[in-house]
Amino acid sequence: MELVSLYKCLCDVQRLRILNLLKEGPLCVCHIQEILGETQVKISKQLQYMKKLGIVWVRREGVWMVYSLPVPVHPVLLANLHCLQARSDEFPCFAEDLQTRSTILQRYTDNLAECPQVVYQSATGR
Amino acid sequence: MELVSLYKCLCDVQRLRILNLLKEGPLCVCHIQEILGETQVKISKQLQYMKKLGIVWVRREGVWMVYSLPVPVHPVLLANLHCLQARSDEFPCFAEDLQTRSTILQRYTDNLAECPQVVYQSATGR
DNA sequence: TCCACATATCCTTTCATGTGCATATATTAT
DNA sequence: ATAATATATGCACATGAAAGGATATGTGGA
Repeated sequence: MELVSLYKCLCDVQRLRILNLLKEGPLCVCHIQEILGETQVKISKQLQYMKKLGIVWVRREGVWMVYSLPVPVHPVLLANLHCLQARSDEFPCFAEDLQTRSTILQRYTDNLAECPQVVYQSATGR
Repeated sequence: MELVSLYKCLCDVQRLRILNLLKEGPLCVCHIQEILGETQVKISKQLQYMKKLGIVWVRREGVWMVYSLPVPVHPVLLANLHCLQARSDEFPCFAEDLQTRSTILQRYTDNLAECPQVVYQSATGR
């Protein structure tokens, strides 16, 4: 992956928030959408943008498209994602997003009936 | 400094090359221009761009404008500048620029008469 | 004061990027 | 086959950044 392309990707707060989420594990589009409180189109386009660059991977699980960081993560990307957490004063949303993510995942853990949890399990082993 | 602004700054190879140079020490505009082989306008604009964001500092020495990295360097910027050197396979110009920089500084060391070396000495102590 | 040099800024054009709406595709259940 | 859900894409528009040429500003020397 070209370095400048990676930096261009990091220029958008929405994309940063998505990457910050994926750093914790795979997520399907609708959950990213819910956490960020954005429209489906916007999220989908950002994901396509990153997919084309190889910055995220995608895998289908039924109707869900599950996005994740590639293995291994590009070292420069990883380094910058670490920086994000360290600078939570500038972007409180990064920590809040992770909080919301936990809540959502917990919701599915509690209600297996309508749960796509297998999606995340099979993806991460968590 | 805002993080996204920093990433926008890093999106341009010319700016990356300039930052890579400044990482080694202050430089005046004409030398940056010579090393990168670019027009004066282009270099000057890139420098103004970064100056406005606080990514570089500037100090006048006679007719020369000497640019440098701020003290202390923004941690995220510093981390990424380290990455640049590590990825010299993608951008050979980064190492070449440093080579050219050394040559130019040596040229002034050998010919003190027309030498603005005091500029660099007073700026860094090197 | 006038000139030469180094550097910065103005203005215009061009090009890339983000956004919204409508719509298309793919999968599952009925 | 059809409907419903999740997701992706095409098109049009607005916005912002990059580039080039010309010109302005500031400094030191004659």
